[in-house]
Parts: sequence; C-alpha cells; structure tokens
Amino acid sequence: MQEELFIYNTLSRSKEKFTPIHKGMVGLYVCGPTVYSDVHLGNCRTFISFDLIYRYLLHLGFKVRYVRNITDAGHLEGDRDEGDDKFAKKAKLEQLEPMEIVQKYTVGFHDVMREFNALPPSIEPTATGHICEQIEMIKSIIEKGYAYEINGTVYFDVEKYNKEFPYGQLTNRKLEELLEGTRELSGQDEKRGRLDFALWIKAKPETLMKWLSPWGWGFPGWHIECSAMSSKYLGDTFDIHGGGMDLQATHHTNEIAQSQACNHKAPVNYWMHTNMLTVNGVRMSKSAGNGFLPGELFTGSHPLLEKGYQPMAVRFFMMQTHYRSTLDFSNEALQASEKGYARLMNSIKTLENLKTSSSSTSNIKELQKKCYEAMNDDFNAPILVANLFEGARIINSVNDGKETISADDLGLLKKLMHGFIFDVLGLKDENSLASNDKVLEGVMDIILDLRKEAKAKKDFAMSDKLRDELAKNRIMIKDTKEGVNWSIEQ
RNA sequence: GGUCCUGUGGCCGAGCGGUUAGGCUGAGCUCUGCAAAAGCUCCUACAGCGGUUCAAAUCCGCUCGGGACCUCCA
Repeated sequence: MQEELFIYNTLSRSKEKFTPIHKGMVGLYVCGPTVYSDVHLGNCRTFISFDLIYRYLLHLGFKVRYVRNITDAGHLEGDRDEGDDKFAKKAKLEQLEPMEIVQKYTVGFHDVMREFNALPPSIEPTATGHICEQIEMIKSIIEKGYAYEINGTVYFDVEKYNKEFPYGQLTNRKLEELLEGTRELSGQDEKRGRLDFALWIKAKPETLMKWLSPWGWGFPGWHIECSAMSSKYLGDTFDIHGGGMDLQATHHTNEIAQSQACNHKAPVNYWMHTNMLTVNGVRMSKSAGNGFLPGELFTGSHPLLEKGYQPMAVRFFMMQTHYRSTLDFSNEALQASEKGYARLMNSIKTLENLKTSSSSTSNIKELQKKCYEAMNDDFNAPILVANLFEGARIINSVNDGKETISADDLGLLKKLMHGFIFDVLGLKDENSLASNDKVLEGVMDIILDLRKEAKAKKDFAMSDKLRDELAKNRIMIKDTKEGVNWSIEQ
C-alpha cells in the first residue's frame, strides 16, 4: 500500500512527489507555540493539521523524527528589535518570573494537545535550552559575511544575502518589491538595511531574560531559534518544515536565509503551510480579540458559542476541511460535524457485531484504495472522511441485512475503519467510557428488563416512561432487531 | 499601494477540463405499539459577463464580492 505520496510544496507552489532524503525516514520540523499566553483554537488547528500529517506518515511506515519547538524566549512584541520580549512583558503583568510564564503556558499547551488527542512530537526543544547553538550559528553567519554587529546587537544583512541567494522565494517576491512595502528607517534605527532583522539583541539593564554572548549580554532573535534547533536535530537539510501560513512571509523566509547563509545549502526540501481558522470570515488571532480558548470551546463558555463541544467533535470538524483551506468557524458547522462524528462512531460499534456471508456486495478493496489515494494526494482528509462515510453506509446496510460481507472483507473493513479513523485521523470514541462502568451496566440491564416486561404486557405508558426518563438523564435507548442498545449522549 | 488566495446547492465543505464528493438540514418511504436509530429515494449547485475548447464549476480575460500577507501572531 506504499503508493506515492504527493505533498504541496510552498517553494514550487505545486504538488510534488515526496522523496525523503533517507529512504524510509522523514525529518519533520514544525514551528511550535510562543508560550506567553493560552493557545487559542486557531493555533490548535495548525498543530492538529500537522498531527494528521505526522500520523499518516507513521501509518505509511515511515520512521519520523518530528521536532516541534517551544518558543520561550526572544519573541519580541513588535519589529523594533529592542525592548523586552513577550515573556518578560507578560511576567511583569502577572508579577511572575518569565520562566513561570513559560512553564504555565507550556503545561497548558500540552494539556490542550492531549485533549485533542495529538501525539507528542519526538523532540520538543526549547529556545532557552539552545542558546549555545544559536550563538554558534550567529557566529558562523557573521564569519561568512552575512551579518554585522552594531552596539551589541547582530543584524542579518538581507541585501548582501540577496546578491547571492534569492531572498523572497517562499512568497515569490523580489527584494525590490519588499523594500517598497517597508517603511523608512527611523532615525534611531541602527541597522543598515530596512529589511535587516536581528539575530541577537542587546539586553537593556531592565531585561529579565538574557545570556552572555560574544556581543555582550542579550537574547536571540526569534528566527534564529528555529534555524538552530531544526539543524541540530534534523541536519542542515531536512525533509519537511511546516507552520502556519502567517509565518511564511517573514519567519520562514528568514529561516531559509539564515541557514543558507550559514551552510550554503537549502535547509528544507518541502515547505508546508497550513491555513488559518477564521471566525465570521476574519482570522482568529490574539490581536483581533476574536479568539476563544479550547477550554471555552469544550464548556461553551464564550459569547460566540451556543454550547460546549467535545474535543473529538472539534477535531473531526477540522478533518473535514483541507489543511490548506481557511476554515470558518460557526456553531452550525460544528453541530453538523458533531452529528456526523456520532454517526461514524456508531458504525464502528456496529462493525464489531457484523455477520459475515460467503460473498460481499461491496468492494472493500476499492474503498481502501480510495482512502489511500485521498491521503496520498497532499493529505486530503475531507475526501478520506467522505470515503469513511461510505464505509459506514456499508456497515449499516450489512447490519440491516440489505448487503452482505465476506469474512475476509470484514477483516479488511475493520482494519481500514480503525486504521484511518483512530490512527490517521486521530479520533477516539469519547462516549464509550460509560460502557466500562460495570455498575451502570448492571443497573441498565435491570431497567431494560423491566421495560421489556412492560412492553410484553403492552404497558406502553410504562415502557415509554422508562425511555423518556432515561433520556432526561442523557441515556438514549435504541430498539433494534437484535435487542436494545443504549448510550450516553454528550 | 504591493504580493497572493478566494467566491460551489438551505448551511459547512471536496473537486479544478468530460465521471455520484461527503456531512448536516428538509421531504417521502421501509422497519416499528409509538418514537429513536438505521437504510433507501428526492431537493442536482458552482458570483456575473465574455473568450478558448467537441466539452468548463474546473483554463484565459474583465467586472463585482470576501480574505490573507507586506508590522507580533499557528
């Protein structure tokens, strides 16, 4: 089943056949969160998208080294290349040590990722843990002539770099165009070129997070962190680098420049960018104030939310849109996903008790092929989901006796449904918790037995009362040919 | 202002030159004591105007809407 995998590469703006540098292995780097505040749902979408990609690569049998960093230093508020970073600012606000801020939001981030059933990366390096590597890299860039120091701050010389390498390749832009769009250097600016960005920033007396470097006390620029950490764990050139689309123009463009200047080779073969989550057509972001936190989403405690939504329903909602498309959030869409997800999960339960026949009326192999084709075409999860619903239809039809399935095909169908739904899409059945509760099961057996007796005596008032009262307690009863099923509605 | 993306049925969302996307909603039918669940059927759309082509939602041009990036953001 090792069909060819195609990945949309931002560098070429087209889908390319994926060929890893080392056969059977993939080096994957994704820009992680800056942990100075809670992650909102928009942030989560990127990490969930890459979780899908990571899971599918694993599913195909690749040995994947997935590196996702934690930015815990050096990320400045603006482009001033001066002042405190986000952590110090927040620390002052909350009257905490910067590293308390980092710890608090890192833990929060991990909690959220666990709720969304995202696999942890193989390595999760922190920027503060790799200051030496960053300093070494900056030294190397200076030695090669692409950076200069002024007053304890080191800048990357974009114009010099651009003479030898293309600077704006990721966004398909020329330096001259970029310069036009940039504002004039203000009087206090010490850097030479308008596009030059800081690799190392001199600490002010009040700066809280600072390290000693060859250029004095200071802290690293944001872009150098990812370059240093990715090359440390994945090599000077690795397979896939991902992140949100908002990082493409600046952060990733600068990463390429730094690595290229340092090693004289392209750092990444495939650049992947995930699209944004929008609310009412506008991008969800901290500054726009339209972001809500995963916690608020789960409980429904936000003015934009009509109710709370289970993490898996939200994850499924995201899986129904391609990672390169914007995803617009709405209660209506989320509720639609919630129902579709429940239907898919019910079919999985039904799958366990399916009766086999000597032959099959549906082509399961063909269905399997379609699932792989969808995912091999740049991780097209929406099409995969459509095919899985076809699988659900087959399951229900067989269960109804309207279709048949052979033992071999049933095995294949189980493998397919479980593999794609749980391993690849990373979903899990949240409602099955109750079925493990032996006490509840015993009580339910008694109630259902009473109802059965009432029905036998045609005491429908009683049987309906039992059903309605249980429903009030979120326990739903379904009468089927084989007997009575019950489940807890969320 | 510059760079780029985008406009699909009641809603969400795939497709991107010829073939059913899929989910949700709504209607009908089957099953059923009644429901629910499930299955089947129906509601067949591609912003507008031109052009290319045997053939366009899909390619090209224009017009009108949305949005992103160019300044921190996944």
